[in-house]
Amino acid sequence: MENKDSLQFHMNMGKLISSVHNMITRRFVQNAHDAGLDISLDQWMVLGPIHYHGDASQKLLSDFCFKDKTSITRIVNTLEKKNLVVRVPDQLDHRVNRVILTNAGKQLFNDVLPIMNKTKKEVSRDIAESDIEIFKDVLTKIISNLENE
Amino acid sequence: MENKDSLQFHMNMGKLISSVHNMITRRFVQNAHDAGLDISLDQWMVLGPIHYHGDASQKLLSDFCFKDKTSITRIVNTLEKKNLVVRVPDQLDHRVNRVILTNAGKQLFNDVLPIMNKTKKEVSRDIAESDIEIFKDVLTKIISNLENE
DNA sequence: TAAATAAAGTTGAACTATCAACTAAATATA
DNA sequence: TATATTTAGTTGATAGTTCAACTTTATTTA
Repeated sequence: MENKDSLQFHMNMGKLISSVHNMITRRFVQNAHDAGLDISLDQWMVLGPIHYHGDASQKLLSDFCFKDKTSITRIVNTLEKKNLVVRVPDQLDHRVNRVILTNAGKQLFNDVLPIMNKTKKEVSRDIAESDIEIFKDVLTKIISNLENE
Repeated sequence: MENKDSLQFHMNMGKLISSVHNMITRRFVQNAHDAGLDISLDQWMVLGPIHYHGDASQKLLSDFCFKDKTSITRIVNTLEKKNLVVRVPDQLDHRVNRVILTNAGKQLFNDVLPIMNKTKKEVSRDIAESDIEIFKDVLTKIISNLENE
């Protein structure tokens, strides 16, 4: 392969983000697996807002995770199959499912938290805190650039 | 949905990157589609190094794109089905496929370049050039943090 | 109120990602 | 040289993404 400079030179932003996304996903799942936990990054992303809000409609999960509603349907299917969440039909709006954590789901959430932190440490090793802040600001700005329409 | 501050506060880095990755992918495909071009971001990522090197083994594509060799196999399958590339067995090392662009592939590559630039502009709108540089440096650093082992 | 529209969620199809198991060819080692 | 190991690539299985088409229930609007 090319040397690093030439590599970076030819890496546009989309490719960089895509590569980093893949690598973080892989590392997170690997770390979880090494700790005896079976969870994907996408499942974790969905579990978060449910834990935070107590329950969550699939619409809220879709907005919060910036994922298509179809993706949410399938991820919730998987989580339900693993007995980590259940769908409860909303009493007021019969179109809505409220997704809530089972006890196993709550347990897993707490077990995975330290794995997330470990992964975060590995990812941001030797990167200045101030650069991380700028990095997150840029990501947030990109989201707002692409969000509407 | 929550207000933006609360949203950002609760977004960890993995979720941010995953969201941005999804949104850029979506926008790129949408821009290409609006221009009458049928290509995914992953196909584009693979086309790049082939164009740059003239030809490329799947191993090189895998290293260059930080994608699993299985992913490369399937993306090249799709590209071949669309008559954008062909696999040519290497004469010296019979394990290797050399992937080369067809004329249609070269044509598409040139057609998509301006779409890539348009998307890049939309993504980085109103973000300081200096912050973009730091952003790309951090991405590159993360890659090297996760690359080995 | 009746009809039109919008919103929440599901399903099917095509594509991508990852893992594990596999084939075939090249290189290392005994 | 014969055997073992490594490397390049494929296949099958499971999960996630996106699009389009669909169902069901709410909300608008005429």
